[in-house]
Amino acid sequence: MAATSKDDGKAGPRRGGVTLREVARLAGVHPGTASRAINEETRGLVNDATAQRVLAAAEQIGYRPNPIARGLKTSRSHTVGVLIPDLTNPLFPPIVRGIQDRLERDGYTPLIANTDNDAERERGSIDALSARRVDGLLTATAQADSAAFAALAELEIPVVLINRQVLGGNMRSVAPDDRAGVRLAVEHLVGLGHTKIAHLGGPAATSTGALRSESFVETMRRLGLDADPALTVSGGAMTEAEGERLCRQLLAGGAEFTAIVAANDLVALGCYDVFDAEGIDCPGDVSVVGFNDMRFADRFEPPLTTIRIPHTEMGVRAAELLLEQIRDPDSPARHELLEPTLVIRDSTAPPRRDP
Amino acid sequence: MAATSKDDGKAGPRRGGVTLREVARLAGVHPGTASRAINEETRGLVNDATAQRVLAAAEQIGYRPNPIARGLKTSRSHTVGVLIPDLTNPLFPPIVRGIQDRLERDGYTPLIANTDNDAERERGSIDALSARRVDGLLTATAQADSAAFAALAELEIPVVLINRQVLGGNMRSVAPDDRAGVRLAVEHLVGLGHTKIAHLGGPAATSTGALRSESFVETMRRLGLDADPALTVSGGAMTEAEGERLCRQLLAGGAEFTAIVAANDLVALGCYDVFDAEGIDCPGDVSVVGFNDMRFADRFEPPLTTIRIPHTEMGVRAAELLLEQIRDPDSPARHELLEPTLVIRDSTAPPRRDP
DNA sequence: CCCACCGTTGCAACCGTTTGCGCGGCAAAG
DNA sequence: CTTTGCCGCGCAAACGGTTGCAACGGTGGG
Repeated sequence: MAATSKDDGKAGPRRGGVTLREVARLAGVHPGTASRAINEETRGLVNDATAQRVLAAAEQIGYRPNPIARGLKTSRSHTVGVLIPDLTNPLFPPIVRGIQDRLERDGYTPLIANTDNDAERERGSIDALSARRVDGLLTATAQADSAAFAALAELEIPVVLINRQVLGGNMRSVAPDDRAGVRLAVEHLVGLGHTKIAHLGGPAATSTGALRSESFVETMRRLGLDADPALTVSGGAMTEAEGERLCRQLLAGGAEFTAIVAANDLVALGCYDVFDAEGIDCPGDVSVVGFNDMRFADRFEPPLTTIRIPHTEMGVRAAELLLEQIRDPDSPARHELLEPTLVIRDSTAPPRRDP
Repeated sequence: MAATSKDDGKAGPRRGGVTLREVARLAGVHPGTASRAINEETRGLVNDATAQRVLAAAEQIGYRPNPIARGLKTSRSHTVGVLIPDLTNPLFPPIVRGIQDRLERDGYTPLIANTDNDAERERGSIDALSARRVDGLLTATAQADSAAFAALAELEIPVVLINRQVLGGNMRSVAPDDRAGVRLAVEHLVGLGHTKIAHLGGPAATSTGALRSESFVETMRRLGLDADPALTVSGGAMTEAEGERLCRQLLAGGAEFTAIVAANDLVALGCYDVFDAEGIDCPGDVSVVGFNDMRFADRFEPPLTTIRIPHTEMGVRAAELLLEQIRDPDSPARHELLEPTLVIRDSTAPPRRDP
């Protein structure tokens, strides 16, 4: 391969496009030959000298292969769809960033669509993406029972699930180890001396929500504590609004508690809101631990104790799994679990001795 | 590959491919006619009854036009490139979201690339995007002097600048009214009684940075105050780290001040960091106002007084300007300014009477 | 009655690349 | 000096739509 970092002064990428034909003519070969020379995988089919001549010609006139034309012939678009609920949710930008960076390295381009967790929009996005002939799909939205989920399967293109996993399916996935995460959270709280711990869970229809809740009661039990059903509620989404609603519901229930493990950081923020409104001191009156360690979690009041998961890496791994499957559709399905870690800040403290 | 004989009848398991030909055959017309019937703009050329027949046939077998093939012939990809510094910067997700939503309505798909404000990466992204034959470009990155900027112009495709404007150019742009924004900030501070106000500016090479700084000294002067040069510094980026650096520099300078107007919220957060480290009370010792009102600005400690700009709308308007230009390349260039508003929180207060 | 014209549709040439096929020619084998 | 094999390369047919052009039947005007 010729030096790629050559400092070219006059490569003018013209809009109208230099075509392969022109390269071929300049190199004095047939377009077919030029094509073979330019493609890495087929370069072996042409004489070394000719290949060099073609490459030089291409360089000289600034040839850029037209992916549209290529895609038409090969029915590979070198694009992949990315389905997320909402880019505006701070959880996703780092994930997407990881995806973009990894994909870019391999010449793939992500097409990002927001679904707002709306089944109809999701369905529509899947349609649009498949119309654009994406080579694969990364999705952070699939609910276990969603009809859109069926649509995914029937698409017959590589799919990898992010931040979710599906039970029996042979769909690849990468997600944080949710069980381990809340285990860390509960153990931290118990270590601090808490015994009456509440859980504000996410939607049971998502593996994330379900797993975290499961692990909560499991861990409580294992530690010999009572997971009071009145203290483990779950909501319809992991948002500040839902967190607020759930927290109020908890308070209204009347059951005592000194700590909360929230389904995620946003839910934890919802708790902060009711604390402020009700004059509850955190962590004095009640401790809170979040999940995700999203950006700025260290800057809230109080700085939030939470479970950190490697967002960017999650995106990167997801992209890698997808690329792998695109290249070898028969490779075995894999489910990756990313290790979470506890990061202790100021929203957790030992419970008051005597209320 | 196994020999695919010259079949034309028995269609195998179709990957994604109901073709226009099949629709035509089902409707009993020529593919060309089917094409005209399906395209809105050319439908008038075919008999109404035939058009209905074709449409019905298309519906029946679930035909989806192949944008790749279409793009090859029309040299329109119905995609637009979006250049941003870093998706992870909380300023951008809402903008991008606005872009996506608006573009989607018109059947366009955004291709998002991160440049990290690195000239080389930017150049590379522009190359990649133009290789993908985007129909236009939205960019939130162009620095006034950037070489990449020249590359943009020479691309000869519609471009609209976001959050930046370029002086003489005929390039469309949409940006917040930066001047008005810092005017609000300064007036607020002065109204509170501050007279020794510092400014932590962004890169002078960006219109955002330059304009905000300009407006700062201008407003100070207009209000009969002294814009002490020792108190108006500017950095190389609008980040927490730069904010921290600049703030320390200010402190080291020794000149007195009771308030800071920061180039943006991130820079303000940098100030918070040095306040924490140095035991400075905000707003007691010094007031701070940010710019952007990014997500969570109300949750920092203290909640940040800042200038709100309509992020999502900015994205929407940018997309609209671009679509307009794509459809009519000769339409007059326009520069839109979005009205900022002051949102007062707890990081600003009257200066202490007596230090 | 002929012709010009109109609305409608078929025909075929693209758009830029990839790729199966086959053909020369040269070297090794017989 | 033939035969065999292989290497390089040219040829042309796709891929799925779009679109200028021509054909065609019918109609109204001259």
